[in-house]
Amino acid sequence: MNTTEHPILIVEDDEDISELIRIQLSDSGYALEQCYDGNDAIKRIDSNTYSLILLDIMLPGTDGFEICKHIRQVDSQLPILMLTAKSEEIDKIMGLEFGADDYLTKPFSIRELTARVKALLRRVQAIQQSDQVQEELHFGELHINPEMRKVELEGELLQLTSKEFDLLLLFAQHPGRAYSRQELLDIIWGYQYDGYSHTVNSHINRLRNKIEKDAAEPTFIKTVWGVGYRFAEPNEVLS
Amino acid sequence: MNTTEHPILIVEDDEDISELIRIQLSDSGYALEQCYDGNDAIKRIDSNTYSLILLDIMLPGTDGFEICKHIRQVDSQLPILMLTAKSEEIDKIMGLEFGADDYLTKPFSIRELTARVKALLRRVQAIQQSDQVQEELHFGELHINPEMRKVELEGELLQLTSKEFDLLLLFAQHPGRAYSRQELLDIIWGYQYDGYSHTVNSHINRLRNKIEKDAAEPTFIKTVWGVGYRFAEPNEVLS
DNA sequence: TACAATTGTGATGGGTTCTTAATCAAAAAG
DNA sequence: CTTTTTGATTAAGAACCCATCACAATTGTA
Repeated sequence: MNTTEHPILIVEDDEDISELIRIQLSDSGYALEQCYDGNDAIKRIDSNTYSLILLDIMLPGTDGFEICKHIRQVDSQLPILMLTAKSEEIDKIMGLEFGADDYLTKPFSIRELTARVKALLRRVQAIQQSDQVQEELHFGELHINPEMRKVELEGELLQLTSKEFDLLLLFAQHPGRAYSRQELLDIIWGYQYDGYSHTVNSHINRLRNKIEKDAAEPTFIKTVWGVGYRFAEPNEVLS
Repeated sequence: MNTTEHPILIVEDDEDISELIRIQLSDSGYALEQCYDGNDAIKRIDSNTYSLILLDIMLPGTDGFEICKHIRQVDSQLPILMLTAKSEEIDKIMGLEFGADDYLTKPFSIRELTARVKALLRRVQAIQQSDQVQEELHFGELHINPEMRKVELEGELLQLTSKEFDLLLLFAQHPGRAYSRQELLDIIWGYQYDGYSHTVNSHINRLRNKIEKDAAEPTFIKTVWGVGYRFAEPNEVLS
């Protein structure tokens, strides 16, 4: 059953692969549209509304990277799932300079594809529901502006690094919810990131030194022993 | 709590390779099981629970493709990582008719193997987690919030340690079901945990002291003599 | 390239939690 | 009723976890 009424657009010049994807995804109840070259893709994207774009990189006409950039100029929300044959291209995609949301390396399994599509749609839907507008967040004297990526504490502008900001924003958008270090790594660093979970400690530590009056008695970012961290709930902060 | 600490099954007839994999993956902290022919593999898969199958294609008895198909008839979630010597076989695997999740061509680097295993396990876990809704649980005056990992009794916030919380959550999610101490160790502590089942007593004891009015006459966590413990069923609690 | 800023890793100390063992109490078995 | 088995309780040491700092590696930028 499909909860998003707009179709998924498959941009893939190999008709066999395109067909394979179409069959599988339509089995899962998604509406689909196919196109086979980059220029056609751009035309369609400009004149129609899609719920997700499945985008091959190697394409006749405009290539996947260009299409990706084009989409982001018009629509910052539309989820893009890139398909790529070469692992070298992954860095480019994930460097995010093109603004893709996720990627799959060919050959990929159909199960994986459907899982990613499902996950992406769900994620975007969740974002659209909860943070429809990226409103400024207020917790007592702490103000967070997601759009400008700025944080003020008692009127003072804080200099947060990008990881620090990402962490703070995630926490602040889900007050009270406990996150494990691994979850934080998956969410902020990306699930393919391979590093030590205690790296999170360092970032939390640095973040606390910037936003907490007394880092030993944190007001905003609480430690959940044996689990990870959570942001204080509004009533804990407002005082 | 780690719910995916079931062992990885290595299905590989070359004992040297199998051993190499076993050593490397056990270094990374995974529980492992080995088997050396296809028929044995199917028997094991049917009667045990695994977190992942490492599957060679060329096997005595039933070959890897058949095993793959067999698994997919029984379990559509269980991740399968195929090992193959010939690049021609890749098309078959990724032609997707068999439902493998990923593959490695021999010879492969051990680093790559562990990376793929880790990635697959994480991905599947993420999908399984996002599938389940984490609703707040209510039992009379006892409220359990899985997401925030918070427990309230008559409006009072309780300070539970992480093991205590995991135990309570497991019980509360399956009211009435009796768990042996060993089951609890397997589920909460993980399949590979090697400790005394006695340890569970201590935790239940401390947990009861926190959530029960009278620990000698527990309302929520009942003792099942000669077996273990169970959570009270709703009608026992609501009073 | 070199420099600065940011991020990741390693090491340490202190505190919390967990595990174990010992003992006592209660239930089942003989 | 006595013995045996199983569960509850307590306390202490072990193991683990977190905060912190220093430094290394990486990244961004001039």
